[in-house]
Amino acid sequence: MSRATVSRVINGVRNVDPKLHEIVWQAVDATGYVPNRAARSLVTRRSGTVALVVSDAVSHDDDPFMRRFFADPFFGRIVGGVMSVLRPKGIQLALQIVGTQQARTRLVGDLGQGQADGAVVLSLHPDDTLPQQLCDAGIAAALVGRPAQPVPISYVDLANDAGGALAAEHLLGRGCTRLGMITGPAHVPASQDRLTGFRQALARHGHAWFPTVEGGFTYESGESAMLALISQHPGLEGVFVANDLMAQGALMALRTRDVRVPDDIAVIGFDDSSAALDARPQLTTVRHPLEDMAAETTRLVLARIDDPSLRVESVIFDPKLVVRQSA
Amino acid sequence: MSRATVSRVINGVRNVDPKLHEIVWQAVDATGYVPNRAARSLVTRRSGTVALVVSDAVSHDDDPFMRRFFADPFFGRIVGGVMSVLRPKGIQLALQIVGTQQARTRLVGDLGQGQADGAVVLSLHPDDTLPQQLCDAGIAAALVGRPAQPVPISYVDLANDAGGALAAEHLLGRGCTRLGMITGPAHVPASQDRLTGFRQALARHGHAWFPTVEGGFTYESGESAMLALISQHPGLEGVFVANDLMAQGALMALRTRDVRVPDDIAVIGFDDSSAALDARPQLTTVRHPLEDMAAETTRLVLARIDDPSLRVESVIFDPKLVVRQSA
DNA sequence: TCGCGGCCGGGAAGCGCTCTCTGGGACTTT
DNA sequence: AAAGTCCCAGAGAGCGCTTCCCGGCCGCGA
Repeated sequence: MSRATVSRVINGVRNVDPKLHEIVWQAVDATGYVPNRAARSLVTRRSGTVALVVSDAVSHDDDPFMRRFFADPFFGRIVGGVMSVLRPKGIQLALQIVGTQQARTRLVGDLGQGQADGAVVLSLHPDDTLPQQLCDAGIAAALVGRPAQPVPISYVDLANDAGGALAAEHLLGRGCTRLGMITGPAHVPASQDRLTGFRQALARHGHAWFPTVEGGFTYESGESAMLALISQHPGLEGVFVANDLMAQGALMALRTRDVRVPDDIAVIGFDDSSAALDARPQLTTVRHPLEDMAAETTRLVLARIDDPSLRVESVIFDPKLVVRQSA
Repeated sequence: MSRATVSRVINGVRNVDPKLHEIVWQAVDATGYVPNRAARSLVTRRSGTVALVVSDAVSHDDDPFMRRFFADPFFGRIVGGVMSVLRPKGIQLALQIVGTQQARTRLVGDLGQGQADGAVVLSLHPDDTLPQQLCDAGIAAALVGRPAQPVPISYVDLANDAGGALAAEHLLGRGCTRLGMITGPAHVPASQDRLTGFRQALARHGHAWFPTVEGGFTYESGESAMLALISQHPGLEGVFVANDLMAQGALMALRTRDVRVPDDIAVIGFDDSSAALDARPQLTTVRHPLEDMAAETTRLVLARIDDPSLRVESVIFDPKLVVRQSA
C-alpha cells in the first residue's frame, strides 16, 4: 500500500475503500504510528497551533510586574478559556511573551511564516504597536480587551461601562445616596469605562458628583483608598470598587475602622474573582466572564484562520451583577 | 550564493568568509527573511519547543477543578518560572492539558515523535501514570514536585518537611507552647510532608501531640478549620497553617472571634503567596520558591535534551521563613 | 462484446531546510 | 616549481508528509 493511501485515510479525504481504511487504522494502532507534525506542517503550511501572546513593555522576566502578572488569576483564567476551545479541536497552544519592540517584530515574522496559525493577544500596554503590526501582516488574530488605539483587528471585550452602571443602580436601589468609588489606574481602558458607566448612571439619577480615589488594582491600594475615602467623606453609604482584590482590601479597611458592611457602607466589587468569595462579608460584585471571553476570542481567531476573508469583528459581553453580602 | 552557505551563516556553523557572512545578514534584514520552523524541525528533528504538561484526572475543561486550577496563582507562577528560562533561549512553550488516559498515551506519542523536545510536567493526580510513560518512552522530562509513586524521572521539589520544622521552631521560639495545625488534604504529598516536618520538630522539643484539622487548601476551609480548632482547644497559642490562602481564612476567623494575632494566637502560613501580603496582619509564612523551582525543572529538561544520557536527577529546594506580623 | 465514464490507488513531485560530500582555490612545504 | 594540505563554497540528497496526476479496474450502456 502506498504512503498516499495511508495519508488519505488518516486525513479522511476522498473515498477510500472501507477495507483498506480498516487495515490502515489497524496498522496505525499496532505500530503506534504518529504522523510527524513538522513534515505535515511543511507541506500543508498549517501548524495546528494557536499562539497566546502577552504583549507588554517589560523586557526581562524577573520584572516584578511580570511576576505579578503570572501570579494573578487574570492570566490563568484566560489560559483556561483559550484551552477550553482549543483542546477539543486538538489544537496546540503556544505561549509567547513579547516585551521589546524587537521581540514584537520577530513574533510577527515568525507568525507570518507559519509558526502558529493565529494568535490570541493580550495587549497590556496602552501604546502597544503589536495589534497594528499583526493587522498589517495579515495574521489571524484577535484581542482580549479592546485595543487602546483604533486598529482594524477583531476583539472581545466586556461592557465595562454597563458594569459600572449595574453597580450604581444596585447601590441606589438599596437606598444608598452618598456614593463613592475606588477606581483602577486611570490609563487602563477598562478602568475608565467602569468609572464612566458608574458616573453616567448616577448622573441619570441626578447625582452630579461623587468622590473617587484612584487605586492600582492591588489589595493594598484598595485598603488605603478606602481609608482615604472614609476619612475625607465620613457620610458615605456605598462604594463601588473597580476590582475585587481592591474591594477585599477596602473591606479590611472598613473592618479596622469598625464600619459595618453593608449596614453602614455597602461595597460592590468587580470581576467576581475568588477574592469576592474569600472576602468577609462576601462581595457583591460585577461578574467579568473572562474565561468565556477568552474562549470567544479564540473562536474568532479560529474562524479567521478558516476563512481569512472574514471581516473584523468585535464581541461585547454583558456583565452581570452577583449579589452576595456586601451590598 | 547557495542555500547551504546561507544556512551555515544563520546557524553560525563552520568558518564562513566574514564578507559573505555580512552580506547574508544584510540580505536577511532587507528581505525580512524568517526561516521556516517546520522545515528546520523536519531535518534537525528538533522542534525548539518544550511542553508544559498538566496531567490530571479531569477530562473536560469546564470542570470546576480545572477552573480553580487555572485561576490559582500556582499555575501562573510555574508558567512564569518556566518562561524565564525558555525565553532567553528562544525556546517555545507549548501548553498541554491531559485529563484522560487516552490523552496521556497520545501525548507520549506526539512527544516521542518530536512535537516537543522535552516536557515540564505537573502531575496533579496521585496515581498518575504519565511519569512512568514518559520515562518508558525515553522522553526528556522532569516533574515539578516529587512523583507520588517512585519513578526514575528527574524532579524538583521543596523540602516541605523542613518548612514544617521551620514553622515549629519559630512558634516555639516565640514562646508558644500549645500549638495546633491546619493541614492540607491528606492525600497530597506536600501536605503530608509539611505535617510530618512540623510534627517531628515538635517531637524533638518534647511535644508528643498537637491537635490538627484537615483543610482543603481553600480560604473557606481555613476559616472553618480555625473555628473548629479554637472551639475545641481554647488554650491554643500558635497555629501552623499548610498554605497561605487557608491562613488568610484562619486569620479572618480569629478576627471574628476577637482573638488577637499574634498576641493571643500566632499564625504561620506556607507559600509566601500574594495572600500572605494581603492578609491582615500580614502573614509570617514559609516561602515556597515556585518560580525558581519551575525554572530549575526547565533547566533539568533542557540539560536532558542536550544530553539524553544524563542520569535522573532531583533537586530539593530549601524553604525559608519569612517573618511578618502574624507570628 | 466492446466502448466509455467514473473511481480508487499508486507514483512522484516538492514543501524549505540542513548537512555531507566534493571540487577548487590558495597557501605551505619540500 | 611541483606536490601536498587545508579550508571554504556549492551541489544535491533527503527529512516525512500531502497532493496532483495518471493509470487501471469495474460497471453500465450500446
